[in-house]
Amino acid sequence: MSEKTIGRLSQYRRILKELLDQSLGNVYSHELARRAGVSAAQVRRDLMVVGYSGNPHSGYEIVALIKSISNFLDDSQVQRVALIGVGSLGRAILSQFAGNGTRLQITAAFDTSGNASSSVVTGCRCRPIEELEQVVQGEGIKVGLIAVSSTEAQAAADRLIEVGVLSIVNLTPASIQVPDYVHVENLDITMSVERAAFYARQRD
Amino acid sequence: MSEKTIGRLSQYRRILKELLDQSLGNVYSHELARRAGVSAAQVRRDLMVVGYSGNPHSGYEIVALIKSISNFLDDSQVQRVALIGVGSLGRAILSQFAGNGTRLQITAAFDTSGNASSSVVTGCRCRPIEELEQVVQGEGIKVGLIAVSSTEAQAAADRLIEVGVLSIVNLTPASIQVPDYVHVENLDITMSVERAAFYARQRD
DNA sequence: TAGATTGTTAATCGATTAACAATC
DNA sequence: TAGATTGTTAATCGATTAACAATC
Repeated sequence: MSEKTIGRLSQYRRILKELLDQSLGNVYSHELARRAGVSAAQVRRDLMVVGYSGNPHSGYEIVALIKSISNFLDDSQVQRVALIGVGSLGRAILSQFAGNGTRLQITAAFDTSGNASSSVVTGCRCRPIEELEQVVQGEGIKVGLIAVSSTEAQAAADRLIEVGVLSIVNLTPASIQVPDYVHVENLDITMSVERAAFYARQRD
Repeated sequence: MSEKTIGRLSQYRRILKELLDQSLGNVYSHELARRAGVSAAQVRRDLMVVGYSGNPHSGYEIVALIKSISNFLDDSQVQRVALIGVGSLGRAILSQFAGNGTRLQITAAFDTSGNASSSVVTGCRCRPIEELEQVVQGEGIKVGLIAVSSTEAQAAADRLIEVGVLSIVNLTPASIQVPDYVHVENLDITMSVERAAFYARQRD
């Protein structure tokens, strides 16, 4: 299963929810493709993996398709997520996830003792970093978001992996080294802006 | 020129600067590869495009290589960037770019009149959204960052493109439709976290 | 039915890696 | 020099798209 496919499924689901809000009942691959910015063949190919079939007459039934995608992507129960680093980026992420109604919940946020610790930020209790191991292990958290400074990224990853985290979103520009069994998503804002600037110059 | 190559060059430059801080004079492709998480062949292939040659004895001279990469990636003068949306994510980006010493500067930030407008956030003046056209056109800004809510993303993109922006970083989960000549970078944090959660579940 | 869309395979495309002669 | 690394091509790999019989 390709990483890109998983990402697109998440995107399709969001678009489908929008269509549902507009009181639409079904949708064709080309419409979904247009909105997601991919080809219709791609959409049909992606949707095959979630085990829901459309039909040539009416396309895909939106409600059933959302259910199938969610069934494929989501855990049957709430999945807890830990956030390391409650600076401005960490706060932004907390507020994005606060009550977003998915099965993903940031239940633990950590920062160095002096900082925002022992406070509550947009509904999430923020703890001193020293409690990381105990809380992550205690709650059985398997997903970690790293939003500390670049220099602290590797140390944060090491500590998370040590207590059982299997998947990490790295929001720093630093590349982190992890064992093969750990999944890493790199989300480097600075790099994206630099790349955007490069293309703006090229197209000028 | 592949988008991925541009991103990696930006990454190599950051790593090279780290190595320079450690008083190293030169570096081999495999060392750069290890730190960037790619193959040595990839590094050598990427470095060819910036027009700097290493040599079989001593590898790549760090100072000269940084200069070559910067010469390739950066504009000769300061490149101004506009930010739309000064919520928590917008503020996080502003603080990341405040005095980062590159040729990229966020010189204009916009938000709806009521919000943070007419204030100064981490060194950047924040203006009411109504002034967008005048300021972006006046300063000749070609790069825009969209950090508004999903529903407002398309409108923000349209307004930016209307006044000459050629490259956009879209930080919302919404996909935006743009003319062919405009470059878009999508940076969807929610999608990355969902994907990370999926893989955590798979590897458990 | 007629016609558009589906599921799915084959063809295409592009990016990554392996390999190696040239070279310091 | 000897040996490791470079620049660069060919081979591989994977992902995307084109195409089409099946189908509602």
